[in-house]
Amino acid sequence: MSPRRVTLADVAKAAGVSRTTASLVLSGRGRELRISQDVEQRVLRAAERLQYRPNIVSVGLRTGTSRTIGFVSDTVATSRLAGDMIKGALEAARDRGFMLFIGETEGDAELERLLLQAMQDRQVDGLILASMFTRTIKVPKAITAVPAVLLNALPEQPTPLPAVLPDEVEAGRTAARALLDAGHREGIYLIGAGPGLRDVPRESVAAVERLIGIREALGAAGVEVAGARTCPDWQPEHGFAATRDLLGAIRPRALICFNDRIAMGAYQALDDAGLAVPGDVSVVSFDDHPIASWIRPKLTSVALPHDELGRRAVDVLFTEIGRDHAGPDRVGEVHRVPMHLRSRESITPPPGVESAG
Amino acid sequence: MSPRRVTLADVAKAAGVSRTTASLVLSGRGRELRISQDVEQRVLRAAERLQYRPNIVSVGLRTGTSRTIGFVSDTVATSRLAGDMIKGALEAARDRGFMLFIGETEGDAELERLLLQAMQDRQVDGLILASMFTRTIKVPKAITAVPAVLLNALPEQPTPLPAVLPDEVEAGRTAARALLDAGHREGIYLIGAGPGLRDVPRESVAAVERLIGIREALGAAGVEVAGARTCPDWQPEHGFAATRDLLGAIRPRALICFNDRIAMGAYQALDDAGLAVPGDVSVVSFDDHPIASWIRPKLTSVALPHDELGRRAVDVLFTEIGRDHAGPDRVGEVHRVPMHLRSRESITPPPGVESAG
DNA sequence: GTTCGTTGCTAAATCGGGTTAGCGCCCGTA
DNA sequence: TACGGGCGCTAACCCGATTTAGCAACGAAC
Repeated sequence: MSPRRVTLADVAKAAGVSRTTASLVLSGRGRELRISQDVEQRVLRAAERLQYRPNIVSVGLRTGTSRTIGFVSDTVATSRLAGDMIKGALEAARDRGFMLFIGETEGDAELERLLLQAMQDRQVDGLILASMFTRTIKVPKAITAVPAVLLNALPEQPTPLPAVLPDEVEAGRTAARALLDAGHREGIYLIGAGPGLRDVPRESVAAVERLIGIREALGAAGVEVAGARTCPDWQPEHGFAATRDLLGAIRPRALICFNDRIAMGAYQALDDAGLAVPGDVSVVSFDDHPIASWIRPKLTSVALPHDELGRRAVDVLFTEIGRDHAGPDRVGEVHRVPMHLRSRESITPPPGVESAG
Repeated sequence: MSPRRVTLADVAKAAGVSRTTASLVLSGRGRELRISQDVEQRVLRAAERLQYRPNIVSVGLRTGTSRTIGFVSDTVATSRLAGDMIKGALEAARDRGFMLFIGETEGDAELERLLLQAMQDRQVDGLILASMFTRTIKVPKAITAVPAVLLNALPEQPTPLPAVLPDEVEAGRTAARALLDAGHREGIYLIGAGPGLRDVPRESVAAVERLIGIREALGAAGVEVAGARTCPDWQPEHGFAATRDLLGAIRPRALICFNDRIAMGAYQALDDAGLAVPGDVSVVSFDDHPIASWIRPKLTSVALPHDELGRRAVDVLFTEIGRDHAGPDRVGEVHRVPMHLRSRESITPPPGVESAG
């Protein structure tokens, strides 16, 4: 297909100078090293004419860098979150002239080891270890020579690696306040986790933290959680089952669903029970999954800042790369990215309460 | 963080031999070149002890390869399709010891040019140009020295590049047959495109091809499309509007929705009109988006083979890489990946017809 | 006329592997 | 003792760019 790549030697030859001179001119150091105008022009023109582009691999060999970072996640595809996180990371990396290697471990530790090695063999300048749902992970020992950042994950053991996560506690407060602001004081039920801090899906950091935030904000207003139903997995069918079960016993005024898929199931159960959203029951949720604006009435949700998480991970990674040598005793900082309320149509004041603040 | 990478020279030194000898042993050519057992063992043990791993960058410099392919798409995040396509590509690449660079152009030609250059500067062995919805694209001139494959896209002008796409025409036939097999003969309406081949969203290959397949399969059974409503964009709200409009005029027996998001809107409009799915109206759709199994009744849909598309693109790319030199006049083959019906709960025989097929 | 300084450029080493060509030693044979 | 040949290993070069050290030519100063 191609007549070989143009190299620095080609440019030098075409300009009638040595490789050294060509290199100096092209790296902009020609002036300070007193290369004559004439030679400078000849080199620049030759490079232009031949469409010369430096071979990054070669530079990488010398400098040990590759202008590349590795993004390793447990799953790329599972949720839309993944794509948006990658998108944010991609943009932040691009701004710095870096490319992204993508790798997927599927939760397999051996695969993860191989992948991390393959990336380090390719001289990546840094690694992002991402999880697709917020949880605690074992930091693999295979990371040896390279700065790294945890994304959407906390280390099981203390490590010097920084972590970037959504601010789930504040998100919990935000969801609770959305109901409080509308005037709700009673009949607030949780679907997905709670009411106790132990009533959460295994490994889920998000569940615990959201719950803490919810209870804190309600408590500060002197409001009690009226009750809760847990879901083994945060899927629509479990949200449906949990809500149907709840409606068999009582009639809530408001639901805080732990994510949008659960909320979708809750909508279905409320519909079956002849209850209208938000007329009879207000609903607030988390994640701001696309379906939040597809279901009717459109769902008010506290958005996961997907892009921003990816972007921040790259930013933090770069400060990490800039840092000389991490003291071995350093404990990684935890960076929290705010989650914002997307107000839509699923919350109204309870009957008999005028629209509040 | 690290005490420098272990190089071949370190291993050679530790084993008390030359770099050449160490290289021969480690590349398995020691036997044929009569390296003694003793030396072989010394080298292998030193490599093991020092945890030696060859630096791929260095090899790449010599051979001009990088065991890396570039995956450039217009959008990574928009749909779940993206993630799954990448996942399939990732797996196929991993099987061959290759890594994937990911890049996103956001439809910006200049960004695309820069990205392709950045990837070629990093010596990628091949490129995948992906589109997130099936359409025709301009093949950028920036691809010069590297084998490439189009994924989910057709070239506007004939090119030597092969393309990998879902078999949308057959998918159209499959959707139509699903209704025919249930006994439907009348009152079949289309939502999203049609009835004419020009009544499609701009640039959408999928729309045209699905329509062709639908009309062909219905026609073969002597059945006419009863009518259609187009949607400017295939989103739930447009599906809702189009269906509501249709229901204002007539009462359909079956709907073929052009994708699942449209079908979701159609469900809402049918519900508003007091029509039950599938009791009053059967619905079949395309894509098999996650929501297809979240909405009630669960939606029968012809699945886009996301993973398989990504995998096939990598496979085709490798045969392309293996090919010596593409004749300049060669026209790229088009590979079609089958789309399969996911039968769920949204189709029943029309009133008065016993279960057929 | 020697020494020093400046100017303008280049040879050679470097990064980490792979590869080609060939060196030194030992053994057998004449 | 001299020569030929196989054995076991290594020196040296290559890939493409950067960088260090230094060379040649010329002018000025003593």
